[in-house]
Amino acid sequence: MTIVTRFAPSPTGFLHIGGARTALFNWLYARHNGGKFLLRIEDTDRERSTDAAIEAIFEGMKWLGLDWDEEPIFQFSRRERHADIARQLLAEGKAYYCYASKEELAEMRDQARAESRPPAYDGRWRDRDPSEAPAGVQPVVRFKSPNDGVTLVRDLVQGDVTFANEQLDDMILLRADGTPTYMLSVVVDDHDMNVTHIIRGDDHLTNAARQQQLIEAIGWAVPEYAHIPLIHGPDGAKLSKRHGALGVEAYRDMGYLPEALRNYLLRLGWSHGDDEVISTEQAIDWFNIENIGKSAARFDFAKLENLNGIYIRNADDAYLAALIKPIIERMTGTDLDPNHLKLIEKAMNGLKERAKSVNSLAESSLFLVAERPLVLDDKAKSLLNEEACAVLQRLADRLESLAEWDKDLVENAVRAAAEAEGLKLGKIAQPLRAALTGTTVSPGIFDVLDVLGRDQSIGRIRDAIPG
RNA sequence: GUCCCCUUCGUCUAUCGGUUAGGACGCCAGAUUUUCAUUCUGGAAAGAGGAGUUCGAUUCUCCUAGGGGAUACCA
Repeated sequence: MTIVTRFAPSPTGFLHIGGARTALFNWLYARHNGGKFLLRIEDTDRERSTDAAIEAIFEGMKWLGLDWDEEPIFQFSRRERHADIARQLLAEGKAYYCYASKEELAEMRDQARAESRPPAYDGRWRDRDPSEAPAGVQPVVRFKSPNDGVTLVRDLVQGDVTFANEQLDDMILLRADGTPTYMLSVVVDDHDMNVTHIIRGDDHLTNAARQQQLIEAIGWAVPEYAHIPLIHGPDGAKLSKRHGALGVEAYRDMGYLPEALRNYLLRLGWSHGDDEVISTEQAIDWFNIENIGKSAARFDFAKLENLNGIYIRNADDAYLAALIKPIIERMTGTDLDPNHLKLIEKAMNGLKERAKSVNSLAESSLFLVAERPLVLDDKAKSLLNEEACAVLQRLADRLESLAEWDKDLVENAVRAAAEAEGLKLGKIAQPLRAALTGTTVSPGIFDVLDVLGRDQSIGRIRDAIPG
């Protein structure tokens, strides 16, 4: 039997980080087993579902590299099929019409709580004759769930979890307006899509018991369940917008590489011995449900950032250059010409060693494309005092006389200059850096000279010298 | 309130009855270095509490505490 997993977000907002992890686990499990990973948009809440959110989910999945098989299923479009099942249940006496008003429902809840009983619908219409129905009230359809006994959910992550059936009331299958509820829809869709493994957040654990009852009543096979722990914010509380509950596109905008985020998310709640940096191939190869932890994990930006740095350092230069191109263009307000892009690519090796985000990478490469004369920051200005400028003047002359702009020749010239001046290399390198980059932080100074080339290097040095 | 789940360094985790409780991030100190990083070396840092089971519990059981989730005509 082929393994089929699915990710089933409701399009009421962006693809948040918790959803992304759920999607990742489903994707990995399917890929690991050579199965299928399906996408289903749970858009039955017409009020809150938006096209923008659907688009954001697709985009987020693509950005993370989580490709799904087959066309996405839109749950709302299957409402007739869902309702059919409800009607079938009705015909079989496994469901019934309920005419209780919202006020009655609220009353039941309050009373149950007051009496320390589970707050549940009391089943008042369960066995009543339809002829008793009040006039003018559109009924809902409720599932006739077992009153006693227990429901055992055999969860791959949580283990065997038992729920007393009296704890679970008769849930609504069809609303008064005839539309199916989530509980009915998921069960029918997962069945029709041949989903074998349901991997989702453990906030659905109780739902699993209810859904299992429904599945059994219909007579279908119960799928495997794996309820994974939720992600918490740094303070241990549920992830909110304040922490990391941002859309994945927010992480992209903060300069995180999708592969770094994916690695981080994978290690959050799942482990493979002491392995930390895990490639996609390894992840697919190693992923299993057994190694998913049972406790909630806190989101830690510091670790994400560290991983991001590792992935940036190991990334391909051209790939990174292409990534930062639009960022630089946004920063400078002008389009990058091909020569500049080549320059950036050439400098990338030294640049990426120092970056912890794509954004900071873009920022640190700005000096490469800056127009002369450079705008110097304060620290750079203070480095270029009279004495330093005199040194740079002589250095510029020395560089000017170089037969060719060869990296080694340039380095030798600078070192020779330092020696001639009786200065340590640092004493000459820092003012030089200030003149060449306008800042006090950059890749190695010889790399900078090499990448910038003769004209820019000498020009920038001369620009920095007053008069 | 009721039901369910969770609990090892600050954080993510390893350990599947016997370990000096390991690794990673972060932090501290040092080395390398033309800046910043990188890299390297070293360090501080943990079994929530209490009972049991056992020759022996971080590991198994129970209780307590703390945290989380679910309790909708949302998904």
